[in-house]
Amino acid sequence: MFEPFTLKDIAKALGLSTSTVSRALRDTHEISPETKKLVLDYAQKINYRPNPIALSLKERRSKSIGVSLSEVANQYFAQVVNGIESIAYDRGYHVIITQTHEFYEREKVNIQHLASRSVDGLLVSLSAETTDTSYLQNLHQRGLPMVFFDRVTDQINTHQIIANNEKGSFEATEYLINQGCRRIAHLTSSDHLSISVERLNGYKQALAKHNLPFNEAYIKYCEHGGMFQQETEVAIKELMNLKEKPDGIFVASDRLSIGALAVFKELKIKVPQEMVIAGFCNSDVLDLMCPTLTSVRQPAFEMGQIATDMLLNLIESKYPVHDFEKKILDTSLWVRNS
Amino acid sequence: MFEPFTLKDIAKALGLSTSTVSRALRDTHEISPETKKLVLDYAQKINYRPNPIALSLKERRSKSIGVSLSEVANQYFAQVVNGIESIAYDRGYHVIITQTHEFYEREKVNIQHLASRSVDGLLVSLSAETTDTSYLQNLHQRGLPMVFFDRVTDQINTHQIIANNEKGSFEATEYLINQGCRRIAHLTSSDHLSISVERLNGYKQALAKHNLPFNEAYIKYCEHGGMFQQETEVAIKELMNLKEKPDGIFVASDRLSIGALAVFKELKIKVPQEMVIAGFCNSDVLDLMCPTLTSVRQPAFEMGQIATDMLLNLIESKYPVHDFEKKILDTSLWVRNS
DNA sequence: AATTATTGTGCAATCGTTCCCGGCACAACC
DNA sequence: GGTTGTGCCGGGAACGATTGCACAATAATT
Repeated sequence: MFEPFTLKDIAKALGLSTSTVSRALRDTHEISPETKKLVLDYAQKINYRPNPIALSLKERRSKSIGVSLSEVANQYFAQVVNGIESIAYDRGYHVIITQTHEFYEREKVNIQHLASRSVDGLLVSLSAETTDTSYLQNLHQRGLPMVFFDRVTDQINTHQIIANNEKGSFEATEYLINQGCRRIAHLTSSDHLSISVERLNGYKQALAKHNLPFNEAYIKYCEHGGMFQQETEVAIKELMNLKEKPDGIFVASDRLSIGALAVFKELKIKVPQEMVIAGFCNSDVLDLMCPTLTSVRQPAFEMGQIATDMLLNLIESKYPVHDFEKKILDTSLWVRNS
Repeated sequence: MFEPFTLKDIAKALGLSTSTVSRALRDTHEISPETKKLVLDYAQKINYRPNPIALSLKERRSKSIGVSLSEVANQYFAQVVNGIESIAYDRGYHVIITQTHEFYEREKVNIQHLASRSVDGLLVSLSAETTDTSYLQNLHQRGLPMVFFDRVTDQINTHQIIANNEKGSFEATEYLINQGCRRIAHLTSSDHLSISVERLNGYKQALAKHNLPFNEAYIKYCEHGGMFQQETEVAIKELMNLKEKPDGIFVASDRLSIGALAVFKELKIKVPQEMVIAGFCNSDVLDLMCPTLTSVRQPAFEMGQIATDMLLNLIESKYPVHDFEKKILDTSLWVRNS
């Protein structure tokens, strides 16, 4: 059995009380230098570490934060996680990552598990399936600090951090227009996600600016964000079966971009000759391998950092916070059409 | 403040003792049906959840396992994590993922943090930098269950699960030979990783079988597994500056494959006309985008599942386990040379 | 020399839960 | 009627760490 050393072990070994040992290890000025040295040396020798669980119980906080996101295999989220860890780590917090794989049920179970006292706060990016956030509202009402990133909700009054999805989408769509595309489709995730709404808006604005008609038939939603390749396949095939086939497509995420490229390949549709693609994408690999995909890059690492900083400030705030912020970070357009 | 309900709250509300409430919620046969119903109903009403931290302290286990790997942005590891979660989740365990980014110091800090009583066991894939495993040996000696996967060490006597790296490498190298390559280079991670040794062996065996000479100059190690693109760049450029340039290259990992492709692109070396590539790769994207990369696929998801199953069995075993297993799973060769 | 500070240390309560032990009723037995 | 049994419940210790309070011994003060 794995039994780490405790204060009691040290106390017994040195013939002291646990309180003396405890104080020797921190208070320092209440304890005689000799005793202090004795304790510190011994603790060093046996490599003593305070039991974080006992501390959590006592302090009523766990010094850990929970993260809920769709999947770490997604480059965007992997980069966000790195940002989260970089800050949490520095400030002495553990990070517990949970994946929803875009399922509402999974998200709910994960978050409730995290919340039942094992984390001090939550970083949440909603799943594609989620429409009911009442369980989150419940936790928030009861005082669990949370910050939303990427896929946010206005039903809960707290900090939010997102990319400038409208502007990013506008630029990507305008790029397609400038490339000569006139029938631009939009492949996106489920329609109740905040990012989908915002990205659709940017797309519409670009069309409007250039006097192009908005065609509902060109908008294709994937309820599970392309988690099932079949979703993407059906969507693309429907687009390609239209009388007026699109000549460009604005894709709303990493996963959908990958999925769409796969379908175009299968259909032997040449990119970018027959179809120009632009989309949100943070994948280095895709970027490297596909020189024809103009991409909207989100500052993922930075988003993770800022979200974590906001959350930890909420957690460590001595007074209840009522003033919440919605932070919007600019994207950048990486034009690739060689 | 976020203050979940406790047993005491229920006891006070119903005029009972905490012990009675506790028993009503589990023991069940020592408590009268009426009291039981009363308690259960009330607990349901306020959505009571036992405090996992208090439980952990009492039970001296946390029902969570720690994972140490290089980075989740790597598709192989992302798939392993999914496998780990699928099993841990079913058996009621939390999963805490930590990333080393191939740094020894980071690995050590992460694992010691996990070990200081907050996890019941460890799943470890060593970082590229790690040579000294004494801190792990220390934990293992003191009884912390651990299972190694992918990058293992024989210095600690416990379960291991790996892919059949030798066979996979042999097949990939032989594939290159069959494609007509005669000067086959090998780009790999740091030389002290178990996978590097095994993969080099498979490579050598294939050369030997086909009576090709082994040339030390064709072997290039990247001490940080290609975490810094510069490593890969230097390695490839050195290879291409040799008098007898290689005509094929066997690459040992996802990240190195991506890195290498980027360098070949930069150098305007055509793949596969001037350079045939084969390598270990679990990236769907790379696979999709690069139709010329023949890849050795590892059963990553399954590896995660098996490792977790082994670990949980160790953790839950009533008797000390001395009989350890080294499980080797077959890889599969995905030939792509269109 | 007696009183008051000062210093160093131990006791005990606390966090939320479980579980051993013991106690109170009431019924059944000799 | 006294003993034993049984069903139901409360008291209290334990898990490991921190911390207010008490108290001893020594030093400083009048």
